[in-house]
Amino acid sequence: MLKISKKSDYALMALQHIASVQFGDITPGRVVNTKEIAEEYNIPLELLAKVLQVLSKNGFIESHNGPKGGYLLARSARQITIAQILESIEGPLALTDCSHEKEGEFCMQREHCNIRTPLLKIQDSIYQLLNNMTLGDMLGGTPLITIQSPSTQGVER
Amino acid sequence: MLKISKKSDYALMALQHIASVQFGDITPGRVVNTKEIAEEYNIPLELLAKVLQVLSKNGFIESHNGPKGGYLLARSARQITIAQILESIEGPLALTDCSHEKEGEFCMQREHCNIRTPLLKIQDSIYQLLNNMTLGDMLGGTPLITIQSPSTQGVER
DNA sequence: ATGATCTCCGATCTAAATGGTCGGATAAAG
DNA sequence: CTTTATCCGACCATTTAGATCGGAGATCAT
Repeated sequence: MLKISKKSDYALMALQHIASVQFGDITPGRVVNTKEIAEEYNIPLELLAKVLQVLSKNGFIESHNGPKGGYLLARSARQITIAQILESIEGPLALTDCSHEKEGEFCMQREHCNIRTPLLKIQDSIYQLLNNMTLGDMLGGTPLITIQSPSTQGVER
Repeated sequence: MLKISKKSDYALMALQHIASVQFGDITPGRVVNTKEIAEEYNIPLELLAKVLQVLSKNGFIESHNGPKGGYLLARSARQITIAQILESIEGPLALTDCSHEKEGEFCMQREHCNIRTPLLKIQDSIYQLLNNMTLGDMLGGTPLITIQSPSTQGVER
């Protein structure tokens, strides 16, 4: 349950890879192309390409066309949160259909629904979790995930 | 993204309803049957029936056959966590396929996978979240969800 | 300029999961 | 022994995820 899609998996791997190449010691600033990532992680090329297009359209990476082309991180790895990445691929976080109900949609259970409020709270907490971890945190054997709270600093790993 | 299934929705509603009837002021200890719940919340009867069967098989509720039959909470609402309910309907919490990899399964990305560890951490945190909220918490306008962590006590939202 | 190598974009296919349905077996109350 | 309920398993339809294909438009090296 609560599985994220393969596309999201691929997006995370690709971004992590691009970031690590770009800010790594070996070839800093190097452009990374789709094929390289696909081969490294055994991801179907075309599917990965589509994922990267979305990421580029959403401003996470910038694309450079032509030979020697490829992708480059568009902003700092510390400014990209897991929540942002996942939402850009899979749409807004929503445990239940009614959490972002648009006009015209209708929830048959709504009138007597007894679980909406608590579920929204949980959803909120999950969002915080995902939005407090950045791509930067995923690089290296770095610090890592914490629960956001004024009173909790650096609960590591 | 991260949506829970309708079945889970129904399970939560049903359990909340059963619990609130059973421990409510009006008719404490009353048995609740499937049709009552289905009508109250506009849930397809047969589908709800199947969900309740699973919940009963998993020890959340006990079934009483025959006319005047129905369901009854099998243990205290405070001892039933949201995580338990969801897992009993949708299977174990797993952000990614590789989190509970069995023998014979194989992850093509595994050898160079760079996101497994951080994702497992997130998954863990989500699990804590879901496992710290009980059915009892969902009744009434009660206290509510906290983040479990040795160093974090009562971060309320 | 021309071909090679890329990104870009849209249409399409397949398989699996999900939501929902049906029919009948079994058990208990009246 | 009929009614009312749970139980159980098979089944179908729709949606979504995952993957594929074909080609158009940049860009760079030669």
